Amino acid sequence: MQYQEIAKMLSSRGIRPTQQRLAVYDYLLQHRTHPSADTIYGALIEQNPTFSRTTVYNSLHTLVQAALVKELTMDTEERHYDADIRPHGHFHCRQCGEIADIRLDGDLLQALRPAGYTVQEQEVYFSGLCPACGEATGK
Amino acid sequence: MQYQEIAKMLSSRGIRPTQQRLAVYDYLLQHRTHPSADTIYGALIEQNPTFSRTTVYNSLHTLVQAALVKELTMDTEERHYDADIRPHGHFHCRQCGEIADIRLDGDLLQALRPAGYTVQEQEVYFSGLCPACGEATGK
DNA sequence: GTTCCTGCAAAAGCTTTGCAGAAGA
DNA sequence: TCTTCTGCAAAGCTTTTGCAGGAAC
Repeated sequence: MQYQEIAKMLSSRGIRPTQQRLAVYDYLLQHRTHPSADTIYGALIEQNPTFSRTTVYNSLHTLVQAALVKELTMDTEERHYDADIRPHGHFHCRQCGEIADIRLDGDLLQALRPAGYTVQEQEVYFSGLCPACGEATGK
Repeated sequence: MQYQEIAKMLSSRGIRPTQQRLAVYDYLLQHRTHPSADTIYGALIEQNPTFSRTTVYNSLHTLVQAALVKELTMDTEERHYDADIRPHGHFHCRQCGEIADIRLDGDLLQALRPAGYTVQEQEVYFSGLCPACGEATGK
């Protein structure tokens, strides 16, 4: 996606398309690795040495509130962010530490929902060994 | 459960059944409200004024490692703990803040698991409005 | 020209660490 | 007696807050 398009997308949601917000959102769109705020900061400070951590947090909050980005809470140490807002699960590998996307059947997800509750968000997290690490460890 | 039984359960897992660990585990067994470390600390300091936060954290880590207690990560502010280690989901109400247990169909949970991955843990979180708050807000 | 945003410094809040004394086996 | 645990104080880390200068419209 071009910066121009991203800018329009932000504007249409009432968010001022500042350089910094564009940079944060663009980073998330291009890096589907569910980075933490600090990872994003580390990458952006290289492009722009005056970039601040506060701005990363500000931008992320704005994007999350606009429902353009999702906040993942599976890691107790720090929060991770995902520009893919479609319903899907995440797998955290305890060996290599990577967080992978897991495609989930929509009907199954629906079937899990508890009766009587008004569900606004739904998260499915797995942890264990990813295929690569599982083989390396002899499963 | 009697303190004696809890003590035996800890011993059988190689954990010294100290007064403090018994108190923390007993609190979790009796209060199925998924308390935070600080909530547990607040309750135990009343019984024993010398109880320390460090000890609550130490005990919780020990219990989690022994797989007697589960750590919930759905709240980004603080960690919550659950003495019910059977597979089940959790619902966080954005209105009243309570965390409720959600019974989940074991077959559905199994069906969600991604092929190729070695799943050691699985979490299902919901958030939104609980039945009581949903009605109060007119759904 | 206004309004909103950025970014520095400092604070806040939960959790961890180091270590001396105490408790458990 | 020897090992392990507790609890105080201090530090660590991520995230938040306050506010003056700056950018966007």
